[in-house]
Amino acid sequence: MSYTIKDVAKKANVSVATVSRILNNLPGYSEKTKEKVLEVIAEMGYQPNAIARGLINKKTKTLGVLLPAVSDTFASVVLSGIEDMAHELDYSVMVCNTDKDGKRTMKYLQALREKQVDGIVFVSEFFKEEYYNAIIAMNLPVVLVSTKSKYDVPFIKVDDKKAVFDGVTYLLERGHRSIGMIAGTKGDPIATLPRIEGYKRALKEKGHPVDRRKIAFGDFGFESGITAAKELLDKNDDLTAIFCSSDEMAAGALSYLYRMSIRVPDQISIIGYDNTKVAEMAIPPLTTVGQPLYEMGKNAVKVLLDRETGEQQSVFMPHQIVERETVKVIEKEETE
Amino acid sequence: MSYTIKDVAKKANVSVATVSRILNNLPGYSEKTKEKVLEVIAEMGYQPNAIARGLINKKTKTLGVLLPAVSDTFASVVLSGIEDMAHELDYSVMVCNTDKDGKRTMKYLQALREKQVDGIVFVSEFFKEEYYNAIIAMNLPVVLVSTKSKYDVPFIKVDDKKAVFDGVTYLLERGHRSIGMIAGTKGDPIATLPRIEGYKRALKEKGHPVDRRKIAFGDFGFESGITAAKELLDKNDDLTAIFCSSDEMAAGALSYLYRMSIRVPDQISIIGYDNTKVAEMAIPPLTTVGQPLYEMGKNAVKVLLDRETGEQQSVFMPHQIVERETVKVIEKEETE
DNA sequence: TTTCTCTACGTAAACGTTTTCGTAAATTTA
DNA sequence: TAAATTTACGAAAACGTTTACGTAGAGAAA
Repeated sequence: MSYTIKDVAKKANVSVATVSRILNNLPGYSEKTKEKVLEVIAEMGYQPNAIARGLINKKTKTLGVLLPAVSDTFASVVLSGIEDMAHELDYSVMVCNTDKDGKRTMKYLQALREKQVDGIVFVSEFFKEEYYNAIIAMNLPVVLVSTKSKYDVPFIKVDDKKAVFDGVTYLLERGHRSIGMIAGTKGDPIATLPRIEGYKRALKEKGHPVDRRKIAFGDFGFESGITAAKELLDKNDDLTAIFCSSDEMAAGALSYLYRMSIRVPDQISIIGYDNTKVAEMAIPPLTTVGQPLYEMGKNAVKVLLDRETGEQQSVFMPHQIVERETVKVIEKEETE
Repeated sequence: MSYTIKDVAKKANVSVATVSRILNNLPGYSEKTKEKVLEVIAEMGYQPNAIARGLINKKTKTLGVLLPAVSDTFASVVLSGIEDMAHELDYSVMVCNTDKDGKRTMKYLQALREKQVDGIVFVSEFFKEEYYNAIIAMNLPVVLVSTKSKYDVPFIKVDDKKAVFDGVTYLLERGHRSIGMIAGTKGDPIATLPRIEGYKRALKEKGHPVDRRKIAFGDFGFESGITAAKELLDKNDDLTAIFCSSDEMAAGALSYLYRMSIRVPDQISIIGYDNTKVAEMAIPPLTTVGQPLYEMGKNAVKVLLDRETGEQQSVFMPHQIVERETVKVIEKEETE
């Protein structure tokens, strides 16, 4: 098998304690023995066993990440940020595909606990009470990304309400008056309601009426964007723009419009949300209100790990409208 | 802190050995004590410490996955398959974003070794000698997904040569005669050369000449699809179809054609490779030769874990042309 | 020189399990 | 009933580290 610290100690004629001290560079040995030991280690190719270390240190240097689906564009870039920062800080990450399934999530939570992870980041899903209880029961730091909860759990997200407010204001400023919205899952208090709120607020602020027939609901996925776009177009014949709550749904809308031979942005403008790769690859390239997904992932592990010491707080990340080619300027309004 | 097996033992008036036996259901206790112990466990909410278990069992029930980028559509669905199967078999997975960086990959390999993972799956990247050496040095099972190597390491992949052969044959059978190809990274012996081989073979088989000006190289990414498409169109004015070595590059080509106001598939047909979500979301929906990415991931962990016992072999996965709307039938050829 | 303080280690316990070995009691067999 | 076997446990070692504690010797301070 592999060599252990004992083998190293023996070969270097020192005790395991000394080897351990050298490995962790604690004081307590001469320069000479250090060199000797290091030499032996290199020679044998010894590598410490992190499991044994974890047992005694009660730290595994690994994080658990729970997300609805790793193959989801949105989640996967968050994951990417998480992974990068974790790597930077010498942590490993275990991924868990919850499939939005409560049972499955609980199983993962249990597995993560048994494997003694040092922290958990929970991405983009609704954070159920059940999860919260499980996590505080295991007394682990958690941080939420792109979601939040009524419990006092730090989160990293953009201010959705403000973000869609800005998005539809952007449309209004360009002369759009009849603006539809494809929202997310109906009734979702985290991912849908605030966005609708932002949409309404923007309209009201400029003195435009809110018409509920101009709001359709999807599930953030491509297919739902298609059907929601259809629904919107069927119910309204004066729409000049549609705000979509995810880039994927925007892509769905684009797809539907293409099928209907409705030109974008000439006949209808589309604006997405997220700024994932799908926005970039869309035809035409999708104007969208971007979230700093990667940064959010990085940030999440930063606050997660800082929490081990002083409690760090939730952070609202900045959003930004990235202009591409799906919104038409009907009439440019003065903006200060 | 958390309860340990000792706490359980004490409270149940048995020894830790008995508790352990019950937990692992080994024989050696009466039904009565079993009930009692289980009751105590439930009551205390005891959960075994997998780290301690790992130390003694020399099994951690976790796998390492190395991939170029988790945010890559391709890799992320493979990962999704890996994760699902791992979960099914009660394994956890640690993800490692190699960024295609050799140094970084080696660091991950070391971390995985220290953390005593039970196996490694290596996705889609070129498997360097250095990696191979490190992995056999740590004497761990590996399996490659969507890549292979000159060493005797099991792999899961489709037969690229055959797959693109079928793809361009598909084009030929529909009357296309001047077919361009956007290949992957120039010179890549795994991901590019066999595909070019397949392309050439298909042309030759039907008696068509191979013209090197009809081959452009990219890097599998969207942007490179744009530039490669431009290159192809600039160099050839008779192209009726382009075979792309990845869906993303196909999306890039689509994007370029859109910009040039060249209609797809009316003026030029496009066929992609992979059948990721981007094919589905493309405008128009992309015809592509699909790889069973998710299944490949699942399969990978199956053979990885089977290897622990009898050596299981590499497997070639089936590919399949999924027809959508980017190839035009110029003239239907008889096909038996 | 004596005492004190470091330095440079080594010994052994501890972390939370699993598992080997041993054994008393229960059960079966003779 | 006696012997043999089986059942139902418990004690303790082991996994590979870290770390508290102890100590011999070197050097400093007195």
